Amino acid sequence: MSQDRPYSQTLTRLRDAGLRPTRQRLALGRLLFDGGDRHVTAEALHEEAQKAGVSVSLATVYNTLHQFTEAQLLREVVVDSARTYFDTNVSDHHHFFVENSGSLMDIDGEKIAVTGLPATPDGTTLARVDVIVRLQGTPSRQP
Amino acid sequence: MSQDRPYSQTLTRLRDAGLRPTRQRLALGRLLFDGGDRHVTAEALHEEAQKAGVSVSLATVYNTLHQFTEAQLLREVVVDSARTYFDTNVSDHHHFFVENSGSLMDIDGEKIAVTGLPATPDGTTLARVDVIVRLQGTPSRQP
DNA sequence: TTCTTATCTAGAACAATTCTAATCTGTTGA
DNA sequence: TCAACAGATTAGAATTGTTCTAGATAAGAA
Repeated sequence: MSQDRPYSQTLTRLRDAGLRPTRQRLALGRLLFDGGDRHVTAEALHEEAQKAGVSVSLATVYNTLHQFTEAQLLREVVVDSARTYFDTNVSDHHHFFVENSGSLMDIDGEKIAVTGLPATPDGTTLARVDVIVRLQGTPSRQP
Repeated sequence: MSQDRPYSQTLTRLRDAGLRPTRQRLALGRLLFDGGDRHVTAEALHEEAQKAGVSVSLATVYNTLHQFTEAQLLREVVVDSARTYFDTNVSDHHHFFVENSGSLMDIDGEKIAVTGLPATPDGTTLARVDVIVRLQGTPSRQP
């Protein structure tokens, strides 16, 4: 059951992160964390909230996504210069990115190994190693 | 001398790519390809051109960077959701990215090995594997 | 030359994101 | 319980990087 994130846990997570559990944060938190790992854009989450009958402004969605990211509840994924993705999976892992559709998929961090990394340049410290496997979605085939 | 890109070669490269060697393209091409490998943003290249006394509009800089990229004279590097970088090194390689300063450095492609990549998902083909080593620039130390 | 087109340009338009100033709401402590 | 404050939310304006547009210009062919 360790993968489940029970309903009420969103409240606890916000409190632990020092974030006031407001109506909006709770609603967005549930959309994000109930259910499995997700990759969302601000725009998409905003739409999803509307559809779920939760009224939050786009500005709040942006604020919340950034606050969650600071609190390590989310991770930002940079794969596309047009939009920013946020990932609910904050464990060590990498990504497939399908360029034409814009869809993201996780790759387990333990599966991939990156060897031969040079030392970090002087005056810098390593923050993270990102591996992005870029894919071309092939047009639907008829066998 | 195989690393040099003699002055007149820019002309040849444009011709080979099927691009008319206009004044603007030649000027930008020289800024980009004379000298070593470079990472530029549109904005930065535009400024550089102005300073070099070449008058090109920002729109032309964008057009040219994209045309060069299509012609494989440049490569686009996605590391920062705020701006797009273009890399004059089009051979197989990866990047260091210093997050606070926004500077990019090449990592030889032969040095790094990525192992354990899962098979590409159904209906997709592999386009490229990008490794981005994100660094934190440490504030200047006084020893 | 002259003609045909590709190219260039300034500025408008656009999309994603951030900012602003006013309003609202959680929380705290009397 | 309630007042009061700090923090959160909001609509809309502002900003930023990039693309589009329509008219002016220049490269290459005849």
